[in-house]
Amino acid sequence: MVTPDPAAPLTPAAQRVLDAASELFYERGIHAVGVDGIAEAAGVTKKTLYDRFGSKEALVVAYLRARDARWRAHLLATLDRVPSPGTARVLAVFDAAESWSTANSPRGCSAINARAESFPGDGDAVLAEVAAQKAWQVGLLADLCREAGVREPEDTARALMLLYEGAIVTVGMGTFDRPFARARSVAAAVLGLDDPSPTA
Amino acid sequence: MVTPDPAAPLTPAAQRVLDAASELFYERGIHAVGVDGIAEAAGVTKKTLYDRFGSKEALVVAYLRARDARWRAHLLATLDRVPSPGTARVLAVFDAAESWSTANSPRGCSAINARAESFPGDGDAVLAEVAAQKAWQVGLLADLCREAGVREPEDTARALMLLYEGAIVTVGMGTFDRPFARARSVAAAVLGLDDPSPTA
DNA sequence: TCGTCAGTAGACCGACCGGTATATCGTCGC
DNA sequence: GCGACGATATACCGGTCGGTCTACTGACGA
Repeated sequence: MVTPDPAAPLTPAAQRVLDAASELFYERGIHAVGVDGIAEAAGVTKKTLYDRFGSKEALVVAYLRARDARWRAHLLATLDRVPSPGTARVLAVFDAAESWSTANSPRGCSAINARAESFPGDGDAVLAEVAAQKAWQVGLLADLCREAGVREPEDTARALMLLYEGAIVTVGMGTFDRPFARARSVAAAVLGLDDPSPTA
Repeated sequence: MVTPDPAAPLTPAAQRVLDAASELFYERGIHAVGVDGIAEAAGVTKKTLYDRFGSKEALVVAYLRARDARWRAHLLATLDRVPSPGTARVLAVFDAAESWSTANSPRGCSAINARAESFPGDGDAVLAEVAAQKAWQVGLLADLCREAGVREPEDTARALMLLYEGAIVTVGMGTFDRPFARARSVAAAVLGLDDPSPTA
């Protein structure tokens, strides 16, 4: 009870807490949001919040996991619509990222943002979670490169990861418009394609 | 006195405050650091801190400006060593970024990190400062591209900016090693060069 | 010599922080 | 009928937050 099972299905109140926390953490940052505010936004008492999640840090990790799960579902659904062997599936990652960021991520990547306000000794669980998410992402790119028969898939995946990370940060910073479209065309060049420019 | 002149030279105590704040803000994030801790680390009372900077937010802006000024000085010094017309000067930005990040930036870009914990309505001055820094950076890349006779310098600068931002974020996240070396070789390809690979 | 200014020392403010406590209630399943 | 459970309400904890205040010291310049 001090550390509730993170794999257990969420009670209705716990779900409301997680939803409220997700929105507040993403919009304002983690340190700027207090547990009192989360509880109030969820229409729940602090007692319930602590009964369900155990600590603020555990709630932060739950937020990061839930958000990443949504992104992966969106990404995998996009990939499912692209026939299996080929570089088009690699580029589809950038299409998925663009539609995702337009709809859900005006402030960039929750993992990157969370990492920006965590440091070793305070927030170790958060650091571990964001590292795992980024490792998964670069691993997926490598898998897609291998599947497409790209030479040096690991190296290429890292190059693509730079473009992906740069684009999502640029979304958050607002440095210029439609960074994922641009990232996609550079990615196509990296893969040795003539820019197929599938996005408008 | 309520709002000290930001252009005035810093008194010795103010400099110590800024130095202490810079280290703490960068290492732990802005919200996680209190003014009491900064004053203590600087060997200064809170009174002095507020006399010199007026508010925590103003101190944050001063921190971002000072750090960016150091980066620009490092970058411009690096560029001074590369003969004037040519794509080598564009790529030198990545060399400068790699040496800078190795020495000063294990946690990535202070502007990106600051942006991650700011939101409109609280931290507007911070948001304005980080936007200005990123605009300057992409503008410099465009200038270097123009100078080198690159076609479509604005578009190319944005592609390079994606690589630059992706690399500095990857430094902070620790996703893989030496992201700037990889970014540089992709940048060379973007510029239409055979990878000259000037970094070891 | 008299201000002015940088600085120290330290008390104080209300608000908020993450987290815990006790006690009560309704709805289930056994 | 009774306990387990989800949830409520409310009060409380020590500590920290950003920020202000009065009072004093020391140095430099007109």
